[in-house]
Amino acid sequence: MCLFPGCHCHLSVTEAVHCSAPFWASDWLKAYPCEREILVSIWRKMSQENHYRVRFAPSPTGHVHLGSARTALYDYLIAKQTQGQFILRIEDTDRKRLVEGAEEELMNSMRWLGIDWDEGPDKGGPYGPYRQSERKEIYQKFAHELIEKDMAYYCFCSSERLSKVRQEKQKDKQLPHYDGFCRNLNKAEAEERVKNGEPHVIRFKSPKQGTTVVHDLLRGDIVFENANLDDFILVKSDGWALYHLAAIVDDYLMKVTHVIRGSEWLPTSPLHSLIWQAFGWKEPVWVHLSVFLKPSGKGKMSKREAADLSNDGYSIFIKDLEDLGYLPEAVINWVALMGWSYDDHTEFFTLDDLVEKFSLEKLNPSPAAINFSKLDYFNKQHIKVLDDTDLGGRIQPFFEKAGYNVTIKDMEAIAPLVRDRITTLDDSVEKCAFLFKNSITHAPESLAIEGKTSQETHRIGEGALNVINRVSDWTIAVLEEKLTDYMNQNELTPKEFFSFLREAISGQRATPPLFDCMQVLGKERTIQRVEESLKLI
RNA sequence: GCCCCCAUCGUCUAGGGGACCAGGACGCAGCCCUUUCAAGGCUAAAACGAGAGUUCGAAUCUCUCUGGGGGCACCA
Repeated sequence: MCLFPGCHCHLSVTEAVHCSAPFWASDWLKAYPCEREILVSIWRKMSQENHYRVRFAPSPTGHVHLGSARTALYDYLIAKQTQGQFILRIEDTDRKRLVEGAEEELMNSMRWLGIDWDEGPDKGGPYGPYRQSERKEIYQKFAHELIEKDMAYYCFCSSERLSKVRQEKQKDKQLPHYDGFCRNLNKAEAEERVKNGEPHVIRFKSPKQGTTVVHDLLRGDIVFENANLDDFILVKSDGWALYHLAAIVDDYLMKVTHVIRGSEWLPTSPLHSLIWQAFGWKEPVWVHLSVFLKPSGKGKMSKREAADLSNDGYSIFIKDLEDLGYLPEAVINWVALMGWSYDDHTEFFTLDDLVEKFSLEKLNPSPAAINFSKLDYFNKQHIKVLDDTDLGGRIQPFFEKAGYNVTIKDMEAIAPLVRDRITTLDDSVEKCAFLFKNSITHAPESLAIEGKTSQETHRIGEGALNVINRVSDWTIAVLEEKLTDYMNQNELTPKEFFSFLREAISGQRATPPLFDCMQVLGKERTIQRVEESLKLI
């Protein structure tokens, strides 16, 4: 039944909201609740005609970093929003660069972020296999089709000759491109040489005149002079297809409608466009995302700088962010807003919010510097909205990793104490470990009350111990009441007295609120710690 | 060197000819609150890269320059 006052239509809200309504639709819904049935039927129709099929196609050569995570996120969002499919495809045609375990870590990082795929190497799907290493013959077949059409050719040049050509061209300040030595070889002759087992590659026959126009969703038409295009290699001498061929054949066969990728692909996009055209296929929508710059805004993150980052407790790798105590919700929120915005003030988004509100049109094409202090901020924001059980469950592994034997009950008890005080989950250990230690130590001079002699301090401590001993109802409110009374009787300020007690029970200057800590610590251990402290005075 | 992309506070951004002496957020500084640490509230400082043009009017459109970035492999 409708939730809008005065509206008598019969659609449920979830039905309306989950019908892949575009981001503006929810506003319409608010404005015209009675028109909902009509609106919903329009959205249904639109989304049925417009299921986006998108793919995330990483090569398993290392950790998943922020840039890939963002691409995958946008892919996921647009697929969910249009009730389309998000495809995970592994681009592992370069057998030399494979990294053991990278594919598994990649999937784990994606799952941790909550970005799940509909089709992929582990799940299968109607257009598999989804690992390029299992599709070698497919690329061969399509490469030969291009040779048939005279849009590609065999090239027998050795890499030695190639690098010589390149050097000479560079010396003459020319484009360091292939000189076309094999471009016009007699086809029958070339076939013969291939049959005889002569090493060869297959090159694309790029046009030499005219221009190629690539339409990018964010940048409009981009014009390239064909004279600047190289005869790119499509198939290597080992028979494996290169990205340029493999990705395009796969995108076509997998019916990909939108290609979202980094702007480092912009320079080769005319080549890709030409290959689509050579086959006579209709190109997908091209969306080239801006690159991420290092925090200073000066250039892309280098390997060296990525390593240096970890000294500051940051990282551009998803796996590290998890270990550092960041929430996937925060990483998603943060990364989504690097290059995309919803309006001029909304910044807090859950994954579901993003599915509803994301739109490719609002993407920003300019490069963005990575800002880790904003990640810290988002992490705090997302920690704030976690309930005790959730937060407790998330901090438990960090206590265990630090060697504390804690239960989920312990963690739920301290969840409210750390919620507003931690930036990353592992901060909770530093803040609250004293509650779980068997014994604590004090710096000798720290157990003092300013302006009091040690005899006086000891007397005040004894008195406090008596008060604590007499507390039968061990709650925050009672502790506060009794101890505040005692403080007033002794004409002490809160600062003087509570700092002393804080030090006595924790061995620290700064802790979560005193009475909360005592409450979690329990009566017995509180008394024990105060007694031990008194011995030191 | 050549090709391509980009250009609003330190950073992420809103803005798409008049509503802009430019709005929000992070960070920074100050104040309030306060038993510590936080959290929260309030306030401040902080930007349209430069020059031409179009226009009654330009952050917004055009051009040039400058700056920044990306790419030029039998990597992806």
